[in-house]
Amino acid sequence: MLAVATDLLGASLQIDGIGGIIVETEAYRRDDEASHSFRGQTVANAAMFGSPARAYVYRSYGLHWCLNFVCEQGSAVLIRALEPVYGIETMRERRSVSETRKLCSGPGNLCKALSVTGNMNGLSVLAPPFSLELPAAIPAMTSGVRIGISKAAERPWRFAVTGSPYLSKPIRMERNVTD
DNA sequence: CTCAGGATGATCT
DNA sequence: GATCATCCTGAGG
Repeated sequence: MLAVATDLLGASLQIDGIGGIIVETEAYRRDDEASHSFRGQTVANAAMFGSPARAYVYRSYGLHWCLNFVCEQGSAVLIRALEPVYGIETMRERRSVSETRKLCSGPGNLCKALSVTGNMNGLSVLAPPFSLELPAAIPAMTSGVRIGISKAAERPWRFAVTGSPYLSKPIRMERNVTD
C-alpha cells in the first residue's frame, strides 16, 4: 500500500479528460487508527473492503468530496493534489479560481476540479471515466507526516513529488523516501 | 433516536 | 492561527 502511494506520484490521472499529474498522496490502512476502515466494514466505507484499484469516495466535513484508490483489503491511498495539465480552463470554471497552482491543491479542491462525487464510489479507476497512466520517469519523492487528522498522525505516510509547487501544504517532518 | 465529530477549505484577523 | 460552513455516519441511550 505504501508502494502504491509512491508509485502514483508522477502518474497521470484524468476523469473525462480533465486532470493532471499526481503530486501528493497519503496512505491509510486497516490497522491504522486514522483510517476509516479501522473499526471494520460499514455501509459508508464498504468500497475500502472491495476489490483493489477501485475508487473510495467519501464526503468530508459535510461539504467536500475526497478521492481514494483502494489497495488491499481495508487500505487505500488518498489523492491529495495534482499538477493541473488537462482541461485547465474547465477546472478554473468549476473552482472559480484562476491560479493554476490552486486548482487541485488539496483533496477537496481536486475533487471539485475533476467533478468527483459520491456516485463514483466503488468505480474501477482503470476504466472510463477514469484514465490512469504510470509515469515515464519516476520523480524524486519526499515523505512526511499526514495532516488534517488527530489520530496516528505521526506516521510518515504522506508522499509528495519533491519540490512540487502544487502541494496542498508544505511537507512537515520531511524524510527521505528510499525505494 | 439523538448527537458529536471528522482524511477540508475559504475567509478573516 | 481561528472560525465556520454543513452532512452524514456510527456510537450510545
